[in-house]
Amino acid sequence: VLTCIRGAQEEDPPDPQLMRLDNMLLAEGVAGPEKGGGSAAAAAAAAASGGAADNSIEHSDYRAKLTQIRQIYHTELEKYEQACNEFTTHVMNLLREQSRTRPISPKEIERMVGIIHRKFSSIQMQLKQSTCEAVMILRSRFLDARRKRRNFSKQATEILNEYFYSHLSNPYPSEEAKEELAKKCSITVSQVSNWFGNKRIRYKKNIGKFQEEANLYAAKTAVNAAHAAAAAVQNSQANSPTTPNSGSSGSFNLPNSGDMFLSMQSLNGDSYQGAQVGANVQSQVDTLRHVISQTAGYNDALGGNTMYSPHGLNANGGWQDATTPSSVISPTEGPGSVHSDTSN
DNA sequence: CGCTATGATTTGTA
DNA sequence: TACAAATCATAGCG
Repeated sequence: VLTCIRGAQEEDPPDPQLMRLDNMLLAEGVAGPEKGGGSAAAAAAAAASGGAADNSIEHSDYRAKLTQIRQIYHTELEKYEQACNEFTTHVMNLLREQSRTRPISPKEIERMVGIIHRKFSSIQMQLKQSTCEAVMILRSRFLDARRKRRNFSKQATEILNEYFYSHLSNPYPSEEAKEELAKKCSITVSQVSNWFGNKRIRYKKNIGKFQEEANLYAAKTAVNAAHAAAAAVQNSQANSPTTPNSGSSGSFNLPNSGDMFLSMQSLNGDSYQGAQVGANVQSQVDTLRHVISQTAGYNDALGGNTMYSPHGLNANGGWQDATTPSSVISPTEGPGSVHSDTSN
C-alpha cells in the first residue's frame, strides 16, 4: 500500500526497525493514502464508527490531533524528499563540472548518490520515529479511557443499581442481560461488566456502606416485584405441595401484600423445589427481603432466619457458587441463613 | 487541595 | 474466559 517514499530510496536494507515504524504509521493512519482534508476525515471516521455518539465525540479531539500529526509528517517528508532531490542534483552538477577536469566514472556518481540517499533516509527514519512517539503519546493521552473517565449518567447508574439490588443473590447478569442493560444505559457491554465487577467487589467489601442504597433500590422496585411475585405465586401454587399461611398480614402498604408474603414463605420454606419459578422469583425475593428487613418484624414469617445480612454471600466471601444454577438455592437453608452480620 | 466515589485496567485464578 | 482482587487515575465534592 505504502509507495510514497518507496520509489526514491531506502529499500536495500530490510531494516526491521524501519519496518516497524512504517507499519505503525500505516496502522495509525498517519502514513498511507491521504484521505481528504482534516476535519472531513475526522467527521467521516466518526460517522463510520457509528454506534455510540459520545464515543466519536470523545475521539474527535484525538482525530484532529492525529490529523495534525499526519499533516506535519507529510509536509516534513515532502520537504526532506525535495531537499534530497535538490542536494542530489546539486552534487550531480558539481560532479559534471568536475568531469571536465578529470574523468568521473558512473560508478562514482552512483556511489555519491547512494551516500546522499542513505543520509536522507536516516533523517526520514528519525522523522518517523518522532512521529511514532507523538502518536503514542497522543494515544495514551486520549485513548486511555482512565484519563477520560466520565461518570455514567444518573439514569444509567439507576438502571444498573436497580438490576444489581434486585438480583442481589446472584448479581451476575447473563450476556443477554448485559446487552440489554448496555442498551438501556447507552454504554457498552464491557462497561456493564466493569460496573458489575466493581459493584460486586465494593458491595461485598463494605456492605454496611451500601445498606442505605440497597434499601432505596429495593423499595423502588418493590411495587413491581410485588405484582410479579404475586403473579408468579399464582402459577407456582398450582403444583406447590403445601402453602402454609402464618398470617403475618403486613402493615406494609403494598397491594397484594398477602400473596407476596405467601410467596416469600414458600420460597424460603424448607422444601421448595425452585425449579419452576425459582430463578425468576428469586430476584423479586431479593428485593422484597430488603423491604421487609427494613420494615422489621416480619422475620418470623420468613422462616425465622435473620434476614438481612450478606444474603447471597456465602461463608467464603463469594456469592453463591456461580456454577450452580440459581434455581437451587440450598433447599435446606434459605439464602438468608448464612448470616454473618458484619455490617458496620 | 484533600478526600471519597467511580470507571477502567492489571493481575492472578479456576 | 469470566471473574475477584488490587490498583490506577480521574471526577466530583466540600
